[in-house]
Amino acid sequence: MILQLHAALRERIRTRLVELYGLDAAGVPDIAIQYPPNRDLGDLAVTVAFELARILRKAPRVIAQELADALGPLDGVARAAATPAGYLNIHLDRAAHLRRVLGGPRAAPPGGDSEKTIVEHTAINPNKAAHIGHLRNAALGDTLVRLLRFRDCPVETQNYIDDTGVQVADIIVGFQQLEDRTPEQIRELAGQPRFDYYCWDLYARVTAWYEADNGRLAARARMLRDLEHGGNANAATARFVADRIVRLHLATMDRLNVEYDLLSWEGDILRLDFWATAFDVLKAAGAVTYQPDGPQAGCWVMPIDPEAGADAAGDAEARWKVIVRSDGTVTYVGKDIAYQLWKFGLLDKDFQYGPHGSQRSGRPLWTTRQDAPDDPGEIPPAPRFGHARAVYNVIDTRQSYLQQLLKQSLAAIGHATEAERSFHYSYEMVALSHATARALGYDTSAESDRPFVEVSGRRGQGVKADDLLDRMVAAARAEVRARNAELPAEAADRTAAMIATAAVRYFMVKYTRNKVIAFDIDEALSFEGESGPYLQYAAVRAGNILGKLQARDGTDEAAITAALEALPAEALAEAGGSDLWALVLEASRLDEIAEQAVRTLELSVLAKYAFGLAQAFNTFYHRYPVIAEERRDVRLWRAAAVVHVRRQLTRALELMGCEVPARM
RNA sequence: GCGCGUGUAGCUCAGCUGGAUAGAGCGACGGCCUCCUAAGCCGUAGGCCGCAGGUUCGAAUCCUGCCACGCGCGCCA
Repeated sequence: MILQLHAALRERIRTRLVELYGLDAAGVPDIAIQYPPNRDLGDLAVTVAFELARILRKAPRVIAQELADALGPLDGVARAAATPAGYLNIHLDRAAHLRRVLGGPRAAPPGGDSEKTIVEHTAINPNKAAHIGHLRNAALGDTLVRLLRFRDCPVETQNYIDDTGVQVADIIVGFQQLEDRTPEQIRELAGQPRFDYYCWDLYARVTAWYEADNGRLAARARMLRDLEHGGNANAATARFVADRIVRLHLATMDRLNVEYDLLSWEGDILRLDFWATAFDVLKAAGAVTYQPDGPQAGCWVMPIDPEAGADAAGDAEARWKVIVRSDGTVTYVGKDIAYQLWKFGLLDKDFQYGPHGSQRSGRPLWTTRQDAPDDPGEIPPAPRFGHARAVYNVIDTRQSYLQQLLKQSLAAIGHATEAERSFHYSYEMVALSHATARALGYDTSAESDRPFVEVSGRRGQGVKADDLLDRMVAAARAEVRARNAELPAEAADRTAAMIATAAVRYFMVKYTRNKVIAFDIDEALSFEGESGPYLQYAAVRAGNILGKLQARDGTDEAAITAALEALPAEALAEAGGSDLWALVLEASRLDEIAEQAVRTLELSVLAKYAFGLAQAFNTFYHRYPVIAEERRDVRLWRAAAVVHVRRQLTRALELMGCEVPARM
């Protein structure tokens, strides 16, 4: 909405600078557009006069004044004014702006990324229930997906399933060694509800079992070999168990409005020999070399670029990363290289595909397979997966070093462009506040000097995602019932679910990504202040005003929009002056904020923006009545502002995966 | 040791590529429901922006050094 105006203004100023001062186009500095501290000063502020002062040897004030005089008429701009300090302040045509945003079609977003982008997120080990750390990953990943789509970029969302790793191996070892279960018994257990909770505890028991006797790790090694090799009973059981848990994870994510396009199974990458192909490429490019002797004898290794930032000082050996172990198995980095090559369409191999259940929105979910489906006639043709122009991997910051290696290896085999378009979307972990850790019964004495308590999934510590959601839904339901006694139970439950989702998602997105979240259960359960429900509440109130307006005399949004054309602009000043205008202008900035969020990968700016908009609306709501306003033109201008704010706030919430209930 | 990140109000955090009087939430204190939902609004108190230099017309923001804390540096993922 506002970006078009920014672009037109920049272009005009650039033109005038060339005309006024004889600058060549390349010599014009970037024209930064800011927002003055209050609307009476102006609506947009240009600081280019400061930049040019030195080059032109003129006072900023003089340059700003000359620009203001020469600017000329521009659609949407009422006037330009230079300040003594040297700012060039732009005042917009308020009435025209409101008429345009209400009546016009949605402005085409700038973006320009018309080619496919892949976003990989969630990627929870399928051996136990999801916890709050996974919620941060999914909330960030899904919001990124929605932001990219908002900018009209086609996005493919992938969820990587590590079904052949250590964690799944440990669970199967646990079933066999600790519980003496047959494959049939395991399958039966896996069909039970909350099977992921059962595995959560079992995993902790297995960890303790290993710790009691290191020799037991041999069982893990044997299991891991079975899983990687495939084609045996253990591998079949593991895939079954993993599939059950993945379905439970998907159900958890569904509660948060998170959906995917494709599940990518590591087992399929292995069995389809993606790695073998990638290995040939790496060898041919000389990116990996064989170590005949030394501590890494028998391994294929890759040199670590010092810029990857993790070479151990002094140790020459440690500057080489093992890709293929001396026993011939491939490390995680190797598998990831093969997968990343496939994402870009650079691997001369592909998966088989099949449908994997339905998702709430109707968006089809596909899964990779090793074999073609038995009866392909029943199945719609799979889309063309992979072949992306850019790839975002949403993984916490502890894997920065590995992601750097991944990028480096792409460059090393001659894919510099793809290396540039491989983005590690890193974020910090979720720990627990001391109060919450104590409430859960964890011993925090060892970490008493730290601001937070880090928990261990291996030891069965942490807050399960579904437990958190259950508590939030219960708390929200109590509130909804207290406020809306006449609401049927089913509607109250739906509303409570929407509120819980918004509370969780907003909580996970509001922090900047490189901040450790010290998760506090009481804080998360609070629906007041800077929270998802606060935003929903503002949108609900806006909806109520419009609903009542329509119920009273049939004035709906279309009628409001139509009426604006004939309304005198003077009445707009009486309707709320700069207060109303500040709200309207702020609401128009969503496209600019979305752009900034994607450019910087800092999604918290979206959360902060939406909160600020809700705050501004609530203030307006208390100060300026709409329904009760007797003057028709004033009432309609205010109603128009409400329509605009409600639309934009609803869109902002949608981008964060949050819905707006009818009542709350 | 090396690399990355963080240090802003009592607590939890914003502060975008340097720009107009350093903000928000929670907590504290004081107000506002015959008025579009009080999950709300208004007001008060509270800040050597870790420390020291430097660059600049201008620094919480950029550079250097130091201090504190976190994470990473596996033939784990």
